[in-house]
Amino acid sequence: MSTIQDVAKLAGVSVATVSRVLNNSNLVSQDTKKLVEEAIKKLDYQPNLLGRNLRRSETKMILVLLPNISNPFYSKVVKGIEKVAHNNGYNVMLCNTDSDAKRERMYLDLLKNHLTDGVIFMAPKIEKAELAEIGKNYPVVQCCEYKEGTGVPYVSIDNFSASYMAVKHLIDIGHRRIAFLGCESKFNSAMQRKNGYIKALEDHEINFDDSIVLYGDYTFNSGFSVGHKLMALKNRPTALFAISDFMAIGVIKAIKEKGLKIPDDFAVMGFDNISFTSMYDPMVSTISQPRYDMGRAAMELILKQLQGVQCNYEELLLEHELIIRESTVK
Amino acid sequence: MSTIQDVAKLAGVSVATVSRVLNNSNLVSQDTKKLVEEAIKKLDYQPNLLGRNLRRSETKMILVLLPNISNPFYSKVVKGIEKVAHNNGYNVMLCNTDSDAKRERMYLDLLKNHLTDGVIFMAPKIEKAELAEIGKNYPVVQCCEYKEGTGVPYVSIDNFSASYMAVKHLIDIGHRRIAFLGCESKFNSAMQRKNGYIKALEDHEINFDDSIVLYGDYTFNSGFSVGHKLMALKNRPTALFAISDFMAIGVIKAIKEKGLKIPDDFAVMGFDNISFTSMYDPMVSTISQPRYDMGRAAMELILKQLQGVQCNYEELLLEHELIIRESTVK
DNA sequence: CTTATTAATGTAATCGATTACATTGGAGGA
DNA sequence: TCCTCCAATGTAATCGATTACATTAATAAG
Repeated sequence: MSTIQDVAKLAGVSVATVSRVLNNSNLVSQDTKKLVEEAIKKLDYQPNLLGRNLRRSETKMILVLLPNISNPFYSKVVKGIEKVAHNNGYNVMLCNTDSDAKRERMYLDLLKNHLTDGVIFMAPKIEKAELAEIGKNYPVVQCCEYKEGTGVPYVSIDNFSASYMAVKHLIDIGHRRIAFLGCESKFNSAMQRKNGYIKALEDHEINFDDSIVLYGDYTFNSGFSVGHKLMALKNRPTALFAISDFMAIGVIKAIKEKGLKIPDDFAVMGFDNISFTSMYDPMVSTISQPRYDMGRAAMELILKQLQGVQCNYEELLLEHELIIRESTVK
Repeated sequence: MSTIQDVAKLAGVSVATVSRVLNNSNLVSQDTKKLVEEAIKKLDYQPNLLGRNLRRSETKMILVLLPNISNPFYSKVVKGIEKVAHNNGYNVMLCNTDSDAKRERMYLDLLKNHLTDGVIFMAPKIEKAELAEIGKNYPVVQCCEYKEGTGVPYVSIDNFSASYMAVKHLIDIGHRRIAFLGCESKFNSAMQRKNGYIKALEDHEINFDDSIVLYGDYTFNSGFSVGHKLMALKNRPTALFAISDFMAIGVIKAIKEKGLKIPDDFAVMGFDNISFTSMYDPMVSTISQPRYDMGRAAMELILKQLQGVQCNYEELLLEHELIIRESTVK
């Protein structure tokens, strides 16, 4: 493994000159530049970035914390982040937090130890105060899920109106008794989606009925068991809006097992538009988030912070979209 | 941001002593140790690992190259890798290669630039010679998909016998005309799974029929279109074995659209046991790979190489399992 | 009481780059 | 011809840790 010293020696110049060539300084004559480049090629020299990083006190590396890489929702967001990162000479380090604050803290040490230049949280679990503190000292952005009032900017969608749009769709196609499947999590999105549901009912003069407001944990299994509970009710709803596609699919599976036809006997709306929704039978109506663009926007916000530009807003909401498929209309 | 110098000054000792405390050297008296620890706490000091890494010429970071984080197959493998890595003081950097050799090379620069200590390939796309070359110079392991004869060890399953087992299951439940849905990729696994299919037919005196050997690209869509082609055949098979669950699900969807009942009219086997297989309707029979253990084994192989132990075998095959669900039997 | 040994600590080199500052030599102006 | 200026290059400090080697002081051995 050769170093900048070896290159300098072989080219017959000083290390400063080699460094200048490496960094495209215009303070090197064409002749010496050629000389150095030949030496680099001959030695198959690759700079040791540990040296550079130490000197420059930066790593060109961004940490992305996601609850779980197995969640297909995040893959496109990550693609967007990577796109912008690579265009700007940054690399991305993806890490599974398992939605565990302890693991988040473990990874945040990479920031404090100077091994990454910034962090993008996909769904922060650490306390608000902690997040605010980190945001004060390092470039940080939240993307998708977020905590408000921390001073750490976030990229997301308007979950309230997305949810409203979903429920209104169910109303528009004739449903009046619509169940809601949410999550009792601390995530803002869960609360906002519930509020959107309530408002849509209200605006269409449908009474809110607590007995058909149910909760799961975002997974297929929780949706599946809620689906069975639903079928056991005496005054059965005719439709359901779930705040995650996995739960919606779980409900659908349970309902089909009971012999009901979807969407004729029962309509289901999901949320997120994961790829599985268009593979399922029936294909699932849902809300699509502009995931790729959200990733890009988040990375751009990090870049701004790295350039020392302080972001003067905390919230950046992108446009969502209603996707109508077989689970709500024929 | 305080440095080791600041801590030394505050504690009234030299930087060497602080460093010794940081590294649990037993050459420090209890009293000074306490002094230093107090200074560290007071300053909220976190060592700058760029300095340490440069000096030690290691990063305690492992690069994991996967085709795409959205492929649910890999998530458990990654969990296994992370488990072993964390237990040994390593961090894991996940990177999307999009199955593109160029992107792989880009990430491999992180190795050459000393920013990671080793690499685990989930499905290498670079040339055999390139892989061999890298394996000569750095700790490298292949996991899941692999290239043979490169000197780079790999962790996988016996794809031939797994495939044999899958096809034998279809034969055992009475099928004699069994289609195969493979991939014309360079991956060994695709070829081996085809060979397992052929051997299973042979051993049970079923003629191999080229007209029901079809190809896709591992995706749902390719399975879906093959499913439709299949239904158009005059001498229709009664079962199909697909070498990926996504393709199997695509086939099932197409077949259901044609009004056939699964498994009564047609049986389908997949491969990988991704979580969707047990959410689908019908639930899909498949082959399960010990993904978590494969990840653990791969990381353990890397650790061995990092400790300078040369691995004297190239191949490590773990046990697979046949999972029988609704898509083959009632 | 002197010397050898060792535990505890300090000094300074080191990892491999970048970069402030110093130096050199040649072009151009007076 | 001499001086100024600047392009091109070199020297050495620097980033923040680790660690080989030096030093000190205390203890044990003779």
